[in-house]
Amino acid sequence: MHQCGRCNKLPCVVEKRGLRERKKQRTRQALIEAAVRLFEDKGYDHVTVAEIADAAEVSPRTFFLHFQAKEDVLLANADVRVDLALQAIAERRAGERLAEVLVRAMDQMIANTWDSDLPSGLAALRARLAASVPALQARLLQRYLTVQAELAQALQRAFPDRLDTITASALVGAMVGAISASALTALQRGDGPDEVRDAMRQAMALVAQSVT
Amino acid sequence: MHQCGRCNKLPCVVEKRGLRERKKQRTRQALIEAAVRLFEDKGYDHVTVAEIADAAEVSPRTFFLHFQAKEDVLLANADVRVDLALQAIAERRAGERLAEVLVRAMDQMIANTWDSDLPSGLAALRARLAASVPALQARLLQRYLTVQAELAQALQRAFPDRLDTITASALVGAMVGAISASALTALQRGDGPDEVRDAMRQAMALVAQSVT
DNA sequence: GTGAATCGCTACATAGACTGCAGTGAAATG
DNA sequence: CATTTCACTGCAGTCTATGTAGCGATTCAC
Repeated sequence: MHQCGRCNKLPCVVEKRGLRERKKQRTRQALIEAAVRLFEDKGYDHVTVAEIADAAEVSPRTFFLHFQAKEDVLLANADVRVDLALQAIAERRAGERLAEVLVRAMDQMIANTWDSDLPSGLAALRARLAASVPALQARLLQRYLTVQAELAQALQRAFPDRLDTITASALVGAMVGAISASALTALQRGDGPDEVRDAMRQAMALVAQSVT
Repeated sequence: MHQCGRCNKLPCVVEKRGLRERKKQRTRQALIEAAVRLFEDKGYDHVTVAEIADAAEVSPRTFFLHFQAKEDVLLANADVRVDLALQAIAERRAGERLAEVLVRAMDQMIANTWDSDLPSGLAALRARLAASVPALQARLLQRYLTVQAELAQALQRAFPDRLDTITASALVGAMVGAISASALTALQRGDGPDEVRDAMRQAMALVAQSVT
């Protein structure tokens, strides 16, 4: 397996290692696009995995060879963002303060979300659905949790003498929690993309204060 | 429906409003106890709802008349804690500062968790399972999210001139996020109950700094 | 009290997410 | 060309969760 997005360092370039691999990516993309289109048309709950597979012209069984669960088709490219943040932490510049590193990492993720998923409308759809579909919300939160653990670990490695394990996770948890909560509030208030992003930045700044 | 725990004000007393109601509570309790016992024996994933219902000597259908989902049988009495925290915020004493109110509310919840669920062993089991079973983790986080919204709203009402909607949710999100993350880290590290509680308090104090 | 309404529970049927298994055929390997 | 790999298929099966109809014990109204 070992798909892109998770491979060791930089965001992988195109890398088409063979016809078979390319075909696999094509069906994966077809599944994602079919799912997004159907979700927009009929709503998340009223779309079955069988329908998605049908629209992508593959067997229903194939869907679950690409995604662990129905929800995951919407969180497909999230891993890239995590790598960005981890990289941002690992690349701590000389003399950079704790708060600065953390802010830079979070800013990376926020910015990347807007750059990569906004044009396709994926970010908007995902945000809308995550705010309204409980199953998706749960899965998204779960993802955040594992991401938090990775970020906390990286942060502690970057500041080994300053942070213990608990403080590191508390710090990252506060950041992610504040940003998610404010984003969700803004979304449910009906804010547009720019306002949502501003809300996230505002939350980030608030927490950053506590790390002086 | 309108079960206890959510009724308007104080933590409901015993209140046995009739034979029918008492019978209902008995089956509910039977389901919870059967579930806890089975989970301890065989592990969450290896216990089916049908088994739980069987052990409680009710129909499988009945389980879902008492709990929305399999996970909810473990989060049965969580609502009471929310009311405590909301009450703590609403009862803001004259001249009490923002940080103090928030800390008091969170402390309420942490303390109540240890006081009410520990004796029954439920807290320990739930903590252990929440740290290891993804489905349960997700459901728990989701609960926290709706709680956050309520807390944020209450907080904003208590400090209308000091907080806007976004800041309030960011603040509460940071608190809950930090406490959850540190608790989970401590749990997964194998810490005992007291150490977990200390980790939660430490996280709380960290975030409280940012509200000066 | 007695009939009527309520409601917790049951049995049955069904949808839909997800998994294990035994293939098949095309692509990679050498 | 022979062999191996592997994405994909089809199918049977498990489990969560829900809709429906009906039974029977409590509760209510008169």
